[in-house]
Amino acid sequence: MDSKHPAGRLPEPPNPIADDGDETHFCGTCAFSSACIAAGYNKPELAQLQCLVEHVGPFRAGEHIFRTGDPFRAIFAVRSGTVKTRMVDKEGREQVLGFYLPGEVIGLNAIYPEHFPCDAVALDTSFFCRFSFPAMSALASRIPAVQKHLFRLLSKELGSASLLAGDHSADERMAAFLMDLAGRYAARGFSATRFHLSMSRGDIANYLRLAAETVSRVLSRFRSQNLIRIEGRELELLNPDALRQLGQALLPD
Amino acid sequence: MDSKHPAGRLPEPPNPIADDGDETHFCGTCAFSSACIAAGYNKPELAQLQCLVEHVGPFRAGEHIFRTGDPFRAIFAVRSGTVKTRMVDKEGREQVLGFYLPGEVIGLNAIYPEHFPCDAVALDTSFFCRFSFPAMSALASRIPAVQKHLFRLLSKELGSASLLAGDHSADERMAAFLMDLAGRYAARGFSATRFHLSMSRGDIANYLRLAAETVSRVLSRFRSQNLIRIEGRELELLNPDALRQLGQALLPD
DNA sequence: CCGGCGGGTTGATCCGGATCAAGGCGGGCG
DNA sequence: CGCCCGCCTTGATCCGGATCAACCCGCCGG
Repeated sequence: MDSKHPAGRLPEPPNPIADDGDETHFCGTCAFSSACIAAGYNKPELAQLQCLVEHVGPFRAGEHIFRTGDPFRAIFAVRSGTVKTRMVDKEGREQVLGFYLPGEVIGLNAIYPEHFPCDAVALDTSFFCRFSFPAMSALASRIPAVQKHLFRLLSKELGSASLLAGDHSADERMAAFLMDLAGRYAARGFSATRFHLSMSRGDIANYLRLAAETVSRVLSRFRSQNLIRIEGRELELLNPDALRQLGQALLPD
Repeated sequence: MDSKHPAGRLPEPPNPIADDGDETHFCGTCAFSSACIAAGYNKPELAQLQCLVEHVGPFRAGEHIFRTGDPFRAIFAVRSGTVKTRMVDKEGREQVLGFYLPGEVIGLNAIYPEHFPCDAVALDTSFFCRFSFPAMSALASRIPAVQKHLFRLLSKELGSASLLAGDHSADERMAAFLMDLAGRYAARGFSATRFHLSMSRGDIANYLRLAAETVSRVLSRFRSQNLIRIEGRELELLNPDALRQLGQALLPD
């Protein structure tokens, strides 16, 4: 299940995606890019970066990257695929905390408790960069740019957590959700108007605190209003401006 | 309004609380305690700590500690009093993001955007320790314990932000809110069963995504069930176990 | 002294979205 | 092939909490 992986990056064992020739482009769009560049690309600290980062994967849909209660040792940057984080209370009810796209980082909320407070589950076949946190901290102490980068990552996640605060209508929440995804895809160099929803309607509903039926209805209504085109999980935003307008109370700025 | 304050701490100008003889006890319970201790109490880096931290206040109820859009230069630890943070959207609707008690830290969500993304408003007469963030970062680079402490603070706040995610009944949310406050007061050395609610019913309602009337009704019901005693804003928890039970779906563990 | 006002409580009514129910579609497997 | 199962959609009904409304209380200013 949790596939172990040789640490070095030189031979790069059977790994169809992590190695598909777009390495530099990926690193250029990853949330860690400036940290990696500061740490490794110029100076001869490259060697340390290599023992710091480890490529792991693949994880297939439904597999856990980490589980609630696992001891915290590393954070993960998504290289490809999609992840949901979720908490499960003792009655077995699930609460989806967030979705993470390529270039984004999971595990930051485990620093304080020193154990992961939630599960991370792959929604797609996914690959990751695994950053040993002790090594990362040590590096941050010596390279201010890395430290600054970590602070910013943490702070950024704080900001997005307060996005879904507030009581808003189902339409507002759905519109904001779609525009948020669009913005995040755009930030990583993907299309902002056509993308695949890796998560089920049920996951979206849970994340937005709605019923799955409501998600379905709202999407149908958006379609009938020509705001979107949607077939299964393939989505096209036909009127991003109108959607942004709808979700403005939830969106940054 | 935003009272300027001489930076040194030697003469300590008219400032009835920051200087009331309980300095060491306060610092012992503050969220920064280990950072301050690591930074200053042993080594002769005390001098740097002094230029790092500045006592500010008083702010009276309704005054702003910072405002949305202010450039980010410092974070603040509450010395005494209570603060709410809130966002106001362009239609003028307020969203309360959190309440901060003595010993807790505000402003962390401003690191990434480099401008405060929300207002901080005093609910009581309040005093603060103001920590220059550039100085703090520099110190963190040299003292790993300080860096670790900052990472933990950020990560902790991430965890509490996901507390109010999830859709739960008004009763669950209110019970969890009261037990959360109780736990935080206890962590700072105050009574966990009797305390003052510095915020209005409207602020509580807004924070919990309820109507003020609902908050009032739920509190009345809790009183009639002998879960609490409440007169105005003075609160006593008569049956903390039952309240914890009620709010368990929202509470850590 | 009075009047206004913000905050709090309580009752009556309404509505958005949850829940219940039924059926469609597609993919994996015996 | 045919069945089952997970996911999705759509319709009907129900309910928790929002909203509207009335009133109380304490405080402040004139």
